[in-house]
Amino acid sequence: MADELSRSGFIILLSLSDRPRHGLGVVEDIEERTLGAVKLGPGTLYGTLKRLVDLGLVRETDSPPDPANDDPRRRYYEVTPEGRRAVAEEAARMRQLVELAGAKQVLEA
Amino acid sequence: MADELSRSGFIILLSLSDRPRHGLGVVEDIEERTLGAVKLGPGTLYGTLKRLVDLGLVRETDSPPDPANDDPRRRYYEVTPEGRRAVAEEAARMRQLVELAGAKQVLEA
DNA sequence: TGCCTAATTATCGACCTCCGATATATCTTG
DNA sequence: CAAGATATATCGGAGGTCGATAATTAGGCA
Repeated sequence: MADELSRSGFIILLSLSDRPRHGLGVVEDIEERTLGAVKLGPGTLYGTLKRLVDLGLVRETDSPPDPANDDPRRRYYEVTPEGRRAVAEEAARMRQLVELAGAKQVLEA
Repeated sequence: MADELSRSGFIILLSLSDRPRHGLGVVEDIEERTLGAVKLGPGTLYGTLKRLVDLGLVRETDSPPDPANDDPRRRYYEVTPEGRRAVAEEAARMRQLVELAGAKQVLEA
């Protein structure tokens, strides 16, 4: 995952791109916004999150964004500048594949 | 890769979606049409191709589509109906992620 | 023809990724 | 306080990735 993001890495980075979230918050966000089409299990979630931190694409943030309705067990993460670059590149690559799928009439409807 | 396609599986299936191609033809097709942003090495190519055949998503076809300008060493592959279904599902899932990236303003430009 | 180069398919092995099962701790609610 | 929900975390087997390498054969050219 040096210059290409793994699928789960991309998904997590994507979820964190609009605001910091905690682990399970990422899973909920993705499941809601893809209507259940994309899911993440806990093993994938925490393992990938750790890898993203090690790679410098994500960092833990100490400021819980929602003081009311919080849970001290939660650990919040945010995207670093490097992470922004990586997710933008991957999204662009992915968009090309989706466009190619359109050109090859792969997408029904 | 039971119900989700691996990245390389998706790419190969996508490339074969408009017409049968041989191994290296797939690599060329993808590299040209994504402007070099997506690449496949030989290990990934033949390993994944074999897996796709085992899964019934791709089959070898005996009819070389281009009788002139052919090379008898080439082995041509085509997508099966199951393969079409799988690639359409994956493309739809991917499109949702790209749209989500758009909504989160991840795509520059 | 014989030789060289390029094209093509194929395999191997080390490393990376995925992800359900499971564990542990803590919060919330009755 | 007890029960159930929420949250983080780890482990290990299964599977995927991919460059290096090999083997084969086509095609061009002297």
